[in-house]
Amino acid sequence: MPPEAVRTFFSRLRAERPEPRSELRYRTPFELLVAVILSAQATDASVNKATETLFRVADTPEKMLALGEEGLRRHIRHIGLHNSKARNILATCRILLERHGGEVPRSREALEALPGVGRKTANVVLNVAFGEPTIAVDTHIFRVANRTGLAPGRTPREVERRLLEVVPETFRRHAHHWLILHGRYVCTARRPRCGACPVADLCAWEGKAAPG
DNA sequence: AACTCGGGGCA
DNA sequence: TGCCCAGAGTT
Repeated sequence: MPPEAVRTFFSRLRAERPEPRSELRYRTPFELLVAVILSAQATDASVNKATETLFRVADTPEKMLALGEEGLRRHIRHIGLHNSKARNILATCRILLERHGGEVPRSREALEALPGVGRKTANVVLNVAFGEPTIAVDTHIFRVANRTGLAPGRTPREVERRLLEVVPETFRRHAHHWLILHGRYVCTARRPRCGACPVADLCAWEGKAAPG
């Protein structure tokens, strides 16, 4: 997609959803980190419900460890993959205390070394908590980037690399948020709402004229 | 690259 | 009822 079209693309996405990022609800990097670990393959509504009560009880690594695996599972039982997530969160808390003074580390390498934290989660924390212009490629962004022709790639890493090349600096910080919301509400996996899409005229998807 | 974890949402 | 979801770890 030509640079001028890319600029128009993000201008329209920003106008479509100007509200602040949902991650800003979290008060500390630690709360954000735990919430993003929980959000893997889960809906944000189920994560919001769990963290609302969980963080009233345990908003630090120390309190989370004091809660214990059983106590933690009680809060996140309604979230998918909760067994491994409970285990990973507590293991991460131990590492935060042992190696990072109880704080969330600011480097990608240290973040990705935490149990339950992969590239996507690390990118979200780096962007939202520490203000770095990363783009976290999840399934939504992977689909939108490929379908529209904005930044096509065979793997998430390739899509991320091409997004970092193509997204103008002024849109970089919030690009992943707009792309995710667009993928969730408009450019959906099953039946994309191309009739309501603000960037349909810039989109390369051949099926965009399909009925429905 | 393929497989597993997993309850909830949605058609 | 069947399929997908704001992924990560293991093999």
